[in-house]
Amino acid sequence: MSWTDERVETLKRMWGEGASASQIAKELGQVTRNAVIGKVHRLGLSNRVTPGGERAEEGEEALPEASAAAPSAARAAEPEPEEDADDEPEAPAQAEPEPEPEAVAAEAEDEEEPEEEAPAPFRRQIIPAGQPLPPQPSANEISPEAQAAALAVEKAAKRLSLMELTEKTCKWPVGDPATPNFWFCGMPVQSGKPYCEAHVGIAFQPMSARRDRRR
DNA sequence: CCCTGATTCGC
DNA sequence: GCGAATCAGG
Repeated sequence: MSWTDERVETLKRMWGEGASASQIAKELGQVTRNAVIGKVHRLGLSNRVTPGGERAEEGEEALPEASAAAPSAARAAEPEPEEDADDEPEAPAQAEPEPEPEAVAAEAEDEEEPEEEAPAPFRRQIIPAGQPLPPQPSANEISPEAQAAALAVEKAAKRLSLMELTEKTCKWPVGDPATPNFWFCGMPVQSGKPYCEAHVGIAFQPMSARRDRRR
């Protein structure tokens, strides 16, 4: 297989949409993720936008000590004539609205985007992007027994980060995602379930139990 | 061990 | 130009 215009176009589009190299490779077929990454670099469309608006590469040492041979040299020019020591303006403008980091089927199509958020003037709540969290039942839907069990487990939880989750670790989130004090349970899962025994007890309840508890 | 992108270098 | 191998990291 070769990089036909069409395949390159697909590559550019998906990369721009935030798809990973392996996802693109799977979509294209007949190529590995390495091939995709290599092509991405050759096309010079590395350095994807980062949420913080920061440069993707920010080294501590910025010496004129570049690589010997002329590399791809696809680094974006820096339009920074001067720097302000202590200036804290708004976040750098972002051209793109940052597409959803989703990787659903290619044919998926959002039909209607609801309205934008309310015009709360000075409220600037940070909503962490990411996958939808597991259900967080309101207190009145949790049985006292299950709640107590979960509380006990959370005190002994492994407190894993997102990247540390596996098929064998409980994925129950604890705390506020917008806070450093956020972690996942991480206890051994009940086989086949995404959660440990205690959290399965909260996540999966008989409909009748929920109905009876609801006001 | 799963995954990610980055880089190198023989082809 | 291409991409496997390798590297570096979450």
